[in-house]
Amino acid sequence: MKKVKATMQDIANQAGVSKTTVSMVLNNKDSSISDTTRKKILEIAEEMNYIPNSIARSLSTNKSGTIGIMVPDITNPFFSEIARAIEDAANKYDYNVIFCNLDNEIVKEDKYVKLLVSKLVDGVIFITGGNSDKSIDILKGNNVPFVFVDRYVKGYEQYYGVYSLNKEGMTEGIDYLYRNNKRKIVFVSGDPNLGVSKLRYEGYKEAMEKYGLYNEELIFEGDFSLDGGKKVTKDIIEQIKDFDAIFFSNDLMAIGGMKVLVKNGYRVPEDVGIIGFDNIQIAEMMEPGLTTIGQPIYDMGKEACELLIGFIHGEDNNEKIIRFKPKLIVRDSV
Amino acid sequence: MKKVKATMQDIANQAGVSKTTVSMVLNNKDSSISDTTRKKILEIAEEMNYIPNSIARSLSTNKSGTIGIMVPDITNPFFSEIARAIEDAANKYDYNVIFCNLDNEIVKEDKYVKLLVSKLVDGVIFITGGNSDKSIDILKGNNVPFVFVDRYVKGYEQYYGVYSLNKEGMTEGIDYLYRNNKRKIVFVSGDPNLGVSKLRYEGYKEAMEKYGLYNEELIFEGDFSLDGGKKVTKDIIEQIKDFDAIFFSNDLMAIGGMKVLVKNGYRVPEDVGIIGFDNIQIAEMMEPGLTTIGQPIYDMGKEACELLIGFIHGEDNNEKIIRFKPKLIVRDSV
DNA sequence: CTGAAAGCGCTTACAG
DNA sequence: CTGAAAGCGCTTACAG
Repeated sequence: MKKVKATMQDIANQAGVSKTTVSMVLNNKDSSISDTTRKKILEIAEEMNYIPNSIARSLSTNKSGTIGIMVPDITNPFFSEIARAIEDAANKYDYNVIFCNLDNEIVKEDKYVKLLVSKLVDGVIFITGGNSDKSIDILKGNNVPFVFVDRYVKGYEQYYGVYSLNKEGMTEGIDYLYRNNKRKIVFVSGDPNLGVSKLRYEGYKEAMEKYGLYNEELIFEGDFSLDGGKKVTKDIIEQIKDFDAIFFSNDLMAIGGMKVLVKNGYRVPEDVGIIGFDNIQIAEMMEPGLTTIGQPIYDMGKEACELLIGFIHGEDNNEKIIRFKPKLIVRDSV
Repeated sequence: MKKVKATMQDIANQAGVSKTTVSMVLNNKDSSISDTTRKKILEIAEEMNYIPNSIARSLSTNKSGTIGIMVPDITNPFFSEIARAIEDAANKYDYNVIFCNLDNEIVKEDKYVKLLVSKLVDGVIFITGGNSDKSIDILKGNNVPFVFVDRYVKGYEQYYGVYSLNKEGMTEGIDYLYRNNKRKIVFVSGDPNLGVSKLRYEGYKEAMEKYGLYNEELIFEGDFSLDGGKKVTKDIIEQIKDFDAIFFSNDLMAIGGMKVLVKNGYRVPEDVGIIGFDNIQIAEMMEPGLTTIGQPIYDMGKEACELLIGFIHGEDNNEKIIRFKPKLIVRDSV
């Protein structure tokens, strides 16, 4: 009882024309087709609930109308917010998006990249910052365009990408902390293999040195997650007794850290001021509200997608690199 | 300077065999192929960095190896956690997933469904609970399998799906509140068009009646978001002065609500106890930690995906409906 | 204004 | 053990 999907041929038969003609009117390349023919075809297509087989279309055009996005973990609000923005923009141009969770595992990345080129994706967006050289070679070898978001990939700093001005963000944060009489400012770096981590660290260092406050013992390292934040904060309160603020490299860590702090009797912000980075939606909901260096997350995703699509369409006149200026969002945690 | 992608024909030429043979060995249907031939083909494929064109494959097999997931908004942690689980499971079986943000807009749903069938997705997972009749008709008309997660769709309660035992969860929550001497328990329902909302409401009502505590004036309505929670909570504190607990239909609303409460001088849990529903990751990080009715979110997504894939593979012996029992997670908000 | 034909890169039933 | 051929459903250059 399988209802077979209608094809252009079916429509053509019904209408008494060739499938060439059907194809032309259904794709609006019908400047030369007579109105009666066009109308008839459109009616029949409608009536048959015709849905084009875009796989067949892809095979002949070599375009799939889908893009891939590589994220460490869609569960991380920063990435889901970017993914959302990308999907919105993609949808606007009638693209679909396939998402891939990498968990920073190179084997997954490798597998996914191949899957994506095998599916003829028209482009891919990397929000990973890892060691993607091999993936990138594969993409290049198969002529699939890609752009980076948020996280630099070593050796590709000049490639298509959208980023934040990380250093500027850090100095804004440190300045603010300084103005609030914080002097012993611990810094929690993210994964040291990531370009962003290095940049944020450098921003911290320069700003602290400006005030003559830099001290290596104040530097810690965690991974960009709730658990990473918890773990590193436990280390901090064990190892140094004397600090009055912590600058976390992202909000998730800051949130995890705040929890550990209050559990251990610290008052935020009275005993210790907290700053995060990103301004994910939930930051505002914390108690106290998390002060943070806000990135325009949605816009970054959106721009990345539009950059990619422009690239796909061969618009070579665009800016290749877009940089956003992060902005201090003052709430109650310092 | 376009490097052309290698095809099976290229390999065949190089190896001096037919592409039939190449196809067979590359797909492990090579029981009958001689070892030397197989080895040669494999070597050449490797050397050419051959990546199969799965679009071409799809066109002849009528399978795409991708599934679609429909969510209201990937930015909502509940959905991103489910999406993550689905993607993990899909990946295990070598499927990709395309995600679609519906925002409860029927036009988006309509557009996406067509896009998905046009791309020959092998199945779709709905986490929407809306009025999807039209979409479902399209899917059925094109023989694409689908399963529901978390949210019932009217008229399809007996269809493939994975759900929570919502009523049981509610009574567990009410019992707990009662044991903690809460008597004036406000209930915040979600979108009334959703099956889950109705079920949670009914669970609340029955449990409250059991204690002789039910009172219509305690019922409010919001949408399942941070903002929904804030807005409804403002209404609550304006309209009723006398309440000692609020049971929110999901965590996001509860989190938004807690923020409003503390801003207005209420102490949680001393003045008002709060319970949420879902147990999203962030619930634990709140201050106070959010007590909630936990759903096994990850497992629900995973099971849904496996159900779908089993369905796709024609395994008809499986359970069609899976129900999980939610569990009270006690933290500090009541 | 319209159509025949080739082609996209696979899979698969069949023949030998 | 291997291959020729048809077919999947489109697009598109070309012819008329």
